[in-house]
Formats: sequence, C-alpha cells, structure tokens
Amino acid sequence: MDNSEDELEENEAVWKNSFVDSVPLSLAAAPGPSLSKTSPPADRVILHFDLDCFYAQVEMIRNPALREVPLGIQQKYIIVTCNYVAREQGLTKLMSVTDAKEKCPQLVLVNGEDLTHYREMSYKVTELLISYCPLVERLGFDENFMDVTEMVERRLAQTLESNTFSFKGHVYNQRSAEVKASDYLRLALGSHIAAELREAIYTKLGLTGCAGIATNKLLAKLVSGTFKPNQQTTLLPENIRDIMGHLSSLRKVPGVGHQTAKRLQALGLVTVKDLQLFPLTDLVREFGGPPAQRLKNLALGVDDSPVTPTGAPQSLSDEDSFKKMSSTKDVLEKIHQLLSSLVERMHRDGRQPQTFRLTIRRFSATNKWFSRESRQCPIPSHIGQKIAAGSSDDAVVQLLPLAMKLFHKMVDSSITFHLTLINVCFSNLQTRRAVSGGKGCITSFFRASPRKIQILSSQSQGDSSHSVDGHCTDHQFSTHGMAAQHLSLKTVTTKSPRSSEAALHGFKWKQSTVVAEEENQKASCCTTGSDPGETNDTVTHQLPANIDPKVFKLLPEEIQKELLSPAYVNCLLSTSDSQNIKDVTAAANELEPSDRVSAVNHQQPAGTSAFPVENVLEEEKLSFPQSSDCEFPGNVDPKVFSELPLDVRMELMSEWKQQKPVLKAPFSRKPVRSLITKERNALGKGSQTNSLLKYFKRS
DNA sequence: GTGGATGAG
DNA sequence: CATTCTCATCCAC
Repeated sequence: MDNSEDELEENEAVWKNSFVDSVPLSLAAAPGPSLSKTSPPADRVILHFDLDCFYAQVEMIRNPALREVPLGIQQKYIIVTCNYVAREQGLTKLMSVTDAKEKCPQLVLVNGEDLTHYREMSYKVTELLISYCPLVERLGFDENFMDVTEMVERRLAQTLESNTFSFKGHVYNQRSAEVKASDYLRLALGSHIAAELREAIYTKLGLTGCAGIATNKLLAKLVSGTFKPNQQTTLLPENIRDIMGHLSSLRKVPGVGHQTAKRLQALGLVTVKDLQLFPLTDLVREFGGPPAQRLKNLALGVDDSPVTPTGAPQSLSDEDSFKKMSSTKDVLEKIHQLLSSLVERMHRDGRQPQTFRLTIRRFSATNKWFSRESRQCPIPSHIGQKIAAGSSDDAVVQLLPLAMKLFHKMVDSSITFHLTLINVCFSNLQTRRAVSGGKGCITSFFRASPRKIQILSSQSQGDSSHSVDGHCTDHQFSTHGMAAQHLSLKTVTTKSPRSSEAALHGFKWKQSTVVAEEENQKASCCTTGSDPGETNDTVTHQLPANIDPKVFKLLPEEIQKELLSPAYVNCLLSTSDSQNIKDVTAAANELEPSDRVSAVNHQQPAGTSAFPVENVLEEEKLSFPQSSDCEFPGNVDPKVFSELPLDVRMELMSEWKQQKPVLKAPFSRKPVRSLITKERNALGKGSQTNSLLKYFKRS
C-alpha cells in the first residue's frame, strides 16, 4: 500500500516563482459565491481524505498497547507501513525488514498479509462518508474522494453564521486564513465539512487522517498531504500554480506512473513545468489525443474527472507470493488454500461470481520477476450457486479442477517451472435475485441475498429505538468522547459471524441488476481437450464424497490424476498430517517471517471475530445523520422513507444519487469510459429504481 | 469476453 | 526499479 506517501520530504528548496503563460486565466479567477443555478460548470468543492498509516492504525486499535511502541506492518520481507513512533526513528514505507530492524531494533512487527481487518475498516470509513453525501470514490483502502459541492451550496443558502467565514485547518501557502475566507466562501465551507467528517471518522471509528479541500480531485489529493498527520489543507485557486510547481517531478503527478514518466522523459520532460510548456501537438504524436490532453491538463492542475461513486468491488481476489514454487502439488495446495478463503469472502459478499481467473508470476533470470500471466473462464452456474449459498467446501472442490485446468493452460508441468506468485480472482459479480413470486414486490427486490436480510432486520430493530431525524437539514455532528469508545472496545466482545463483508456492503451498491438465469453454463475450460470416455468406474469410486462423478468424468485425464493424488485427497480431508507429502520445498517455508510479535500478542483465537469494535459500531451507525444533505426525488414521502430499514434507505439514496449524473449529465466530459461501463450500469439500475419509487409516493 | 499493460495505495 | 496484496481502467484481440 501507499507506495508514494510521505517522503518526509518536500525538498524545500528552490521555489522559484516560475511563470507559466499557458495556464488559463480562468484558473486563477475566483468564481466567488455568486453562481447562478443556470451555470452548470460552477466550480466544484472536492474533498480528499487520506488516513494516517492506515494498516498501523487498524492494528493499534485492535491492540492499544501498540500505540506506544514503534510498529511496522509486515508483508513477507517488507514493512508496508509503520506508525509514527517508528517513523521518528527513520523508518519509511516499503523498507525491507532487515533495514528496518537495523534502524530500529525494538521495532514491533505485526503481520499484515491478511487484509481482512483493513478491508473491513476501509469500507466502514467509506460508508460513514457516504452517509453524509453519496458522492464518494475510493482510492485504495485508505483514501476517499468526495464531491460536496451540493452540500456546500445548501449551507451557503442556509447559513449566515460568522464561523463560516474562516477556514478550518491550513490554507496552502497562506499565512492568514481569515482574510481570504470571504473570497472563497465555498472552499471555506468545504473546509468546515472536511473538519466535521474527520471528526466523525475519529469519534465513530477511532481513525485519524488528513484531508485536502480543492476544486478538483487532482488538487484535493495533492494538497491533502501538505501537513501530516491528522491535519487538513485547503488549496485556493490562486495557489494552483504554486502547488503544481512544487512537485519535484512528473512522477509525483497522480496518473503519471513509471511507464508514462519514462516516455515523457524520452521526450525530454522531467519537471511539471516541462510538461506544461511542451507543445500539445508533439504530445499527441506520442500518446494519442485524449491521453495527451489529459496529461497536459494534469500538469496544469486541471482535472475534470468526476467523483464517481465506487460502490461494491467489481472483483474479489486472494493472492500469495513466495520465493519459488516448482511442483504441481504445491501449486494445487496453494490454490486450494487461496480458494478456501476467497470462496468464504465471496459468500459473505452475497453476490455470485460468473468468472474465475487464475494469475501467476513466474521467476526468470531475464525477467528477474515481474509480469503476470492469467487465464480465466466462466464459472458454471451450479458452482456459483454453491458459493453464494455458502456450500464453501463443495464450491472449493469444484473450483479446484477449474483452476488447475487454467494453470495447465499457462504452465507445462512436464518442464521445470518456478512460480513466485499465485492469485485467484472472482469477477463479473452478479446480484442474486428472487426468481419467482412477485418481482415487483419490494421485499423480493431487497431479498437480493437471503443472507443480507438477517443483517437488515437486526439493524432495523435497533433503528426504531434511535430516531433518525428528518432530511435536508444541516446538522451538527455528534461528538462522543473517545474514552467511552475505548471502554466499549474493551468490554464488548462480539461474534457476528456474518457481519464482515455483507454487513459492510450491507446495502447493495452499484450493481447490474441482471436477473440470474438458470440455464447451465458450459464449463468450456474444463472440457476442452478432454476425453471423457477414458475414465473408468473403478477410478470414480475413489472420489471424495463431495466431488460429483459426472463432473469428474468430464475432466481431462491429467486433472483427474491430480484430483486422485494423495496430496489432493489430503487437502480434501483437511488433514494437516502430511505423510504422503514428499518433496516439500524448503524455500517456501523459509519465507515465513521468523520475528513475529511475541511480546505483544493481541491475536484472537481463530474462528472468533477479531474485530471487537463491530457491535458498537453497528449501533453507532444508526445515529448517523443519514445523508441529511441528500435530496429526495419529489415523489418520495419522507415519512415513509424514514420508516424503512437503514440499509434500504441507504440503498435508495445511493441509487438516486447515482442516477443524477446520468440524468443531468450536462457536462460529462468523460464520455469514453463511463458510457460503456459504469453509466450503463447506472442506467440499467435506474429503471429498476424508478419502478420502486411508486412505493414511496404520498397517498 | 480475454489477457496484458498500466495505474492507484 | 520492484518488493506486498490488493483493486481499477484501458485496449487489442
């Protein structure tokens, strides 16, 4: 994670007030508060949130003792992030464990290879933000963009208080915030909203972070890291050139990665200013029209890209890397292990995957390491159903041959091979829907996944005790003491076995609402090149109980052999005693980190929820000021709406908001991408939602 | 739809 | 440089 975060940097230095003539004047012009509603391209107010050393914070919440020691989060042989105690000792991100221990012998390490807790907390943050305003776009696990333009406009219309005339937090390159506030009222209000949201994230989730406030995503992101940790910074339009000029290289511009930087360098471009001044026509020759214009705009601090609600993930994957893996048996076992956890996660998500992908990375002297190869295939619907239904063991057993078939498409196992990574991935995730019985019925619609209903009902019970007050009024954010929080953290033990991913995505996000069809998919990737006739019955007798003999017979002979091999059977029986396992490659084992945390052991027993915060938070959620800044479609009765369960309300609000850009679409400047994928989804869902609206009309 | 390239943290 | 463990978009096929 966080590849590029804080270099404790800003090579002070050389800020020469370089002039760039090509910067449009309009950039520096203050739009001011007086914008008629008829002008669609009014400046937006965009927030960027960036949690401080996210993984480390999550671990420190799980075990407060870690707050006082230098803490590093370890994945394999590197420290992916560390807390600020460790940073004071010179640790940086992505430092090798060896170097880190050298710099800081007392460093406490927590293994962070399992992302479960980070992913859960990450979605809690996103959902918290969404509960205030649905236009939230995730960037990785620890960052969120938010378009609060409408919130700001509403406050602008309502508030006359004097405190809105100052900025909260820092203002980039500005000594006195007071003076400028009235000139940039909308940004000032944005800084208030950012401060309130950071406070909410802290009081409700216990996390600190930075925020940037600016007129587009690029600038909000760039400015948010100006003061760290746990601070916020607003960028005024008049300082856009400053902040762009301060970037030490083009590589620092979000959107310019290694490859693009190399190509730019080949054109003689190294600094942001180089790119600003480079003729667009030459750039077009190199990158093509739209990318060239985009690059040039980025260098100028111009970014029209909308904040696109992220919604639920479009794919779920699990992977593991290792020094070397060279036997099919090890591959099979590793895939089995990865699949087991992935299938569980998929089940908790509630959706049904239509596609499976296997990815590998090979070791080679020339390629050193790098470059992944993958093969994918459709998931036969009967397997998909087992995943969604929670028949995890069955599902894994049936997926395994699929995976091995894909593996053999990439790797000729009769020849020596060396893998350094395996990834399994589910994609093309479909929402399951009630097949029969009143499709127009609201309950059937929300019974997208039967498992979600449990969560739904438990939440709605609590909901009735808290009254969620009305909509469309500006609110003060509640501030609970952290002391109380910590008390709760320690006393509440929880087991909510179903709570993680489905609860996190407790409402349906943006998804296509294609009705699941019942027709069988061909397991094309299994059957190709196979010779079903060859399998004899004596062989199928030996099959483990949960393998369908019919399926088995369809498999290629080599796969059948693998399935009947001792290693595989051992896997199925989940025997850890591996008498039959020979040829254990020592290399893989030695990868296991030797210096695990021993002094500060906070790990919970396997099988129990390792996240005690959960119950507390579920209750807290109910008191969120639910999107009080949202608009309802005109035909929705707020009273009826307010009586709906929390998740239903959130889902509806999410969907209304998502329709907006499509319906309004006065200025969508990103026609290419969004039209084919995201917006099509939104449109498809739109028709669904519209048909739902009738249930909320005033009578 | 598939698979590689490239981007993000 | 990538290294980790993800997730997303773009595009030739």
